[in-house]
Amino acid sequence: MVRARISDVAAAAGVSVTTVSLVMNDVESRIPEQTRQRVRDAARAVGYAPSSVARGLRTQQTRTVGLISDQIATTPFAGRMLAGAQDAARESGHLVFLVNTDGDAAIERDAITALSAQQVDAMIYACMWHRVVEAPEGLPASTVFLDCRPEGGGFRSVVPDDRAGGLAAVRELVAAGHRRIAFLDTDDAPIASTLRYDGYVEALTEADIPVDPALRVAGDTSAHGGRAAFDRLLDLPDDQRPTAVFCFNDRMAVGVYTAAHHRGLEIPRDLSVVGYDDQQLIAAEQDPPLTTVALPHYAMGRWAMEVALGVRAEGDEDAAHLMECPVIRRGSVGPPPAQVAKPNRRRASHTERLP
Amino acid sequence: MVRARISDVAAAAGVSVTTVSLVMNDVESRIPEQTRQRVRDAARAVGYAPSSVARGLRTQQTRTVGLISDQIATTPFAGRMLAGAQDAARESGHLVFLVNTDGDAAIERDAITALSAQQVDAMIYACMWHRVVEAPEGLPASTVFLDCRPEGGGFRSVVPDDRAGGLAAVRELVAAGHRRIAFLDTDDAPIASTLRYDGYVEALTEADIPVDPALRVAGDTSAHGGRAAFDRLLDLPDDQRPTAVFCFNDRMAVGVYTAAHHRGLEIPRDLSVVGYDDQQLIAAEQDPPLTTVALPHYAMGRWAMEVALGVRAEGDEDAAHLMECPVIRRGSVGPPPAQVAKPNRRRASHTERLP
DNA sequence: GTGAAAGCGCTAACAG
DNA sequence: CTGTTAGCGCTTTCAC
Repeated sequence: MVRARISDVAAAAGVSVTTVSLVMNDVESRIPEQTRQRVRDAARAVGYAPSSVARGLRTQQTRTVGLISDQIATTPFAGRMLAGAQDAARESGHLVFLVNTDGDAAIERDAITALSAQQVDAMIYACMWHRVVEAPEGLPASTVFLDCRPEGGGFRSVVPDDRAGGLAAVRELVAAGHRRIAFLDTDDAPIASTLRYDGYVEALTEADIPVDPALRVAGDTSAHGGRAAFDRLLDLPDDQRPTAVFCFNDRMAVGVYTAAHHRGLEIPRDLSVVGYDDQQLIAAEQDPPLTTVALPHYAMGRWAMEVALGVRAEGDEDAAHLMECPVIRRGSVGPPPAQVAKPNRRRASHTERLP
Repeated sequence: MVRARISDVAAAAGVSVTTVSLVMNDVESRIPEQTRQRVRDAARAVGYAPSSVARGLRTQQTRTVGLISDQIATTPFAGRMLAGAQDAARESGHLVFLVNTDGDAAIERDAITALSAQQVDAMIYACMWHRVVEAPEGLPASTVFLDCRPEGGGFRSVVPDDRAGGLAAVRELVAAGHRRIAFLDTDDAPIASTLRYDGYVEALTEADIPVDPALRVAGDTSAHGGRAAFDRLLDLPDDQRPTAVFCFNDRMAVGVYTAAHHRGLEIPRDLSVVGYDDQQLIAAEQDPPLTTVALPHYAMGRWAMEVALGVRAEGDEDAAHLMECPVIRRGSVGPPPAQVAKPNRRRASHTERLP
C-alpha cells in the first residue's frame, strides 16, 4: 500500500492542499465547519496520515528526541528511567530515539552524529549510575544529563539526592533507638558512596552519636562483597558490634542477611538493616523484606525529558537538580536488642516469619 | 549554530551540489581523488553533516526502525532484548525509535500511527513475556514479533524454545541420577509453563521415568509462591518426596531454597534444583549459585532486528523462530542422596559453602 | 474563505 | 567528469 499524500486528500475533497493542511493542523482560520468535515472525511477515505519526515524538513522541527545511554542491558534501573523519559515525551507528542553505547566512545560519537543528522529537537545523555562524566564532543548545549553530571558543568542535569537518602536511611535507624550503626561502604561507586556516607555522618551528628571509623567497612557491591565486609564487623566484641547497618546497596544488604544468619542472628530482632536502591527482585523478596531507600529513576527520567523539551522551565546549568530518594519501610528495622546477642547462639523464642 | 547545507559545501569547494552528494555518499563515479578530497575538506571546514530528514524525504528511506514494547520498566529482561535489537540496528546504520506502551491499547495505536508517519523502514513488536498476542491494527505486514507470536500468524516472530529448555533442564537432573523429579509450575504464564512442562515430560519419558502428577505443584511466580508450593511436596512421606525439582523460574527456585533450608535440607546434597530465566541478580547470587536455563533475550532481539532490516533472510510467517535456551550450570545440582534425608534433621557432616 | 507557489535539504536523472 | 534541475510531501506567506 502506497502512502496517501496531502494532494490526494485535496483532490478527493475538491479543495487545495493549503486547505487540507490548515484543517489537519487545526490552524486558526475561518474555514467553515462544512469544509473541514469534508476534508476530514476525504482524509479518512484515502487513509491519509501526514508524513513527519516532510513536515520535519519544512518546519525544521522533527518532534523527536535522542536519548543516549551508557548501559541498558545490565541494569534493572534503566527501564524505569526510560519509562519516565518515554512517558513525558509521549505526552508532548515526541518520539524517542534510544541509543545504547555500552560505554564505547566510538559508538557514542557516531550516535551523536546520527542523532544530529536526524535533527532531533532535544537530546538526553544518560548514565545508569550516578557519576561525573566528561561531556562528549558535539552534544548540543541544550542536552540534559540524566543520572550523571558533566565534569565542569555547562549542561543541565538531574541526579538522585544521595546525601539526603543516606540521611533519611540512618535517621530511620536512629529513630528506632540504635546508636551503634555501621556503614557498609564500597569503593566501586565514588560519588554515590561518598554522598551516602555524608548523609550517614549527618544523621549521627544530629543525634549526638560519635562517628566511629571502625564501623565503616567496604566491600564490592555484590552480596558476596557485603557478606565479607560485614563479617569483619560481626567479629567485633559484643559491646562494640553494631546493632544496625546502613548498606550502600540492596545486594550488599543481602550479604548482611547471610552473614547474620550464619551467626544465628535474626533480623530485625538482633540486627537492623537498611539498604539502598530498592531493587524489586531483591529487597522485597528477602525474609524479612528489606527496608531500603529508593532511587527515583522514573522521576529523574521524566524530569530530564520535560526539561529537555522545554515543558518544564527548571534546570540550572551550574547545579545539578537533586531528586529525592524516599525511604521504603519494610521489615528489616526494629529496636536494638536489649543486650547484644551472642553470636552462634540460637534463641528459643524464635518466631518464624514468612516473606 | 545554524546547520551547514550541502550547497554551502559546494560553494566552499567550488563544485556543484551533485559532486558533493556523490562524494559524501561514496557513489561509484569517476570523480578524481583530488576533487573528492577538496569536497571532504570543505565539508569538514563548514561543519557539514547531511540532514537525514531531507535525505529521508527524497529517498523514502529513513534508516530508522520502530520498536514497540509492552513493558520496559518492570522487567530485567527488557534491557538485553533492546540491546540485541539496538546493536543489530547500529551495525546496519539504523536508529531505533523505542515506544513503551505499558500494555495500553490507545498508546499502542498512537505509537503505530506516529511510527508510520515517521516512515520507519521496519517495525518490531515486542513483549517481555513469551505469549500469544492479538496483532494490533495498522502494523505493517513486515513487522517482526519479538518474544511473542501473533494470534493466527501472518507475521514473522521469534520466541524462546521453552520446550527444549525444559527438556535440557530435566535431562541435567536425570543425568545426575535423579528419578523423583518435581516440576514447580505456575498458572501465571500459560504458554511458557506449558512448553516447559512438555520438555519435562519428554525428558522423563526418554529416561523411562513415569510422570507422577503428584510431583507437579503450582504457585505464583514469586519466591513466596515457590516456597508455598514446594512446601507441599516436602510434606510428602520420605520415599515419595522428590530428590530434585525443576522450577518454572528463578524466583520460585529461591522459594525452594528457603523451604529446603527451613527443613534442614541442604542444596544440592539433599535436594537438587534447576531454575529458569537466569536472572543475574538472583540465580548467580544464591548459596549455592543456582543452575538454571537462560532466556536468550539478547539473541532474540538481534534476530528480530536483523530479520526486520532484511540483513537476515530467515523468518517464516507461519512458524515462530525458536531460539535455544542454554543450561547455565552452577552449584545447585548434585547426585540424589543415597537415602532420602529426613526433614528437620541436621546432618553433622554439614560443610559450609560460601556463595 | 481558498488557492498558487516557494522552498525546507537532499538525491538522481539527464545533459553536457 | 561535473552541473542543472526536478521533485520527495509538507507548511506558509501572499494574492485573490
